Amino acid sequence: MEDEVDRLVASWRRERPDLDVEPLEVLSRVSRLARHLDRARRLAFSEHSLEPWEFDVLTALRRAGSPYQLSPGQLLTQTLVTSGTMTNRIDRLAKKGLVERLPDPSDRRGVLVRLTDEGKDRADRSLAGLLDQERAILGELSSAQRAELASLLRQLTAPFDNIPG
Amino acid sequence: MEDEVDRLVASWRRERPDLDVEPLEVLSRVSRLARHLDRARRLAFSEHSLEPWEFDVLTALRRAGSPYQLSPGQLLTQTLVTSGTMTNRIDRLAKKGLVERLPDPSDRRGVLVRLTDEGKDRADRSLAGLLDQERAILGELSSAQRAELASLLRQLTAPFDNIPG
DNA sequence: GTGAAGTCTCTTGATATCGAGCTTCTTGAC
DNA sequence: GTCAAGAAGCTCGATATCAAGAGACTTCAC
Repeated sequence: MEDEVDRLVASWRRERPDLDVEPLEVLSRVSRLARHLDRARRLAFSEHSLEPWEFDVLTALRRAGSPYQLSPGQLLTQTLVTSGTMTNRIDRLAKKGLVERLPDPSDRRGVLVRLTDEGKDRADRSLAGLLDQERAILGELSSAQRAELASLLRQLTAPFDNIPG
Repeated sequence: MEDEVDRLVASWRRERPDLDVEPLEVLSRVSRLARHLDRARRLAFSEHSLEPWEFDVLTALRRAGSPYQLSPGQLLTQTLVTSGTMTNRIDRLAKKGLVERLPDPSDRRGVLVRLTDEGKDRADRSLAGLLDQERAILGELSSAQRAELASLLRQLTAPFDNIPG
């Protein structure tokens, strides 16, 4: 089946036959799919009264394992946002009672952000909802195809994730 | 090579062994790669004094072919933003002299957005820069792998692009 | 023709994000 | 010890985005 990127590439080949636009076949699809996913995630989370950014922070803490706490700096690297944004996010999550700020006993500049019991519950429940949603989207692909796709994507993400960028 | 999603998935398997988190192998990589791409694109466009959103609008018009004009509604579907955002973008591009608004002769509710000569030049030059950048990122993959990846991604994007969503 | 429903673009108000700079504290050379 | 350099998190101003709704116009059934 054709998609929007097929149409996009065909347009460029007509308008700029001198250029090799083959890279767009992969990377424009990645960008567009990500935007569609953002919308789908927003919808899925709204059933749990969570915003996508809230999910990102809560699940980062949940994944850390007991006692479910990380520094703001560690949260930055996992969520790819700036420090000002993270301060704001922690403020709002704390106001909702989903996380709490504690002083870092080993560094008085530092802070630890800890999940509350309710925060942990919300993280667990919304993760299950997200996975259901994602399974529906991936239903187009066989299990082998999903593995192949994951492997190819890993080759593209690894340089970004391993070289400080 | 390992990437951040491998670590993410491993954390979930440790914390929530009861859940099947395999969908994240694909879709979390798509989301994270898209964020990395946004940053890389921003850098590439800054050499041409363009923002990513300006590139998106200008090239949509460029691809339309002579006389390089589309309605705001057509631009919406190509760029996946809301109508308020598009109004704002057209305003700013018009102020910079890269596009101009014309009344639609066949529908008095409507407007046509047309690329100026300078807008067309900027679109053409920045596209070449983007393709160079993207080729560098895709250098990790063989030609056959890129084709395979594009095909798998198409299967995921096609439902979004063809069912009104 | 007329009215209801739909379409297209723009306006408005709220909000999340970024970038740059600041304050407090830690580290390491001397 | 002391001081400079660096790191951690926060504040602030500017900006782009979205959601919801308004206004103008078109379409279609009757």
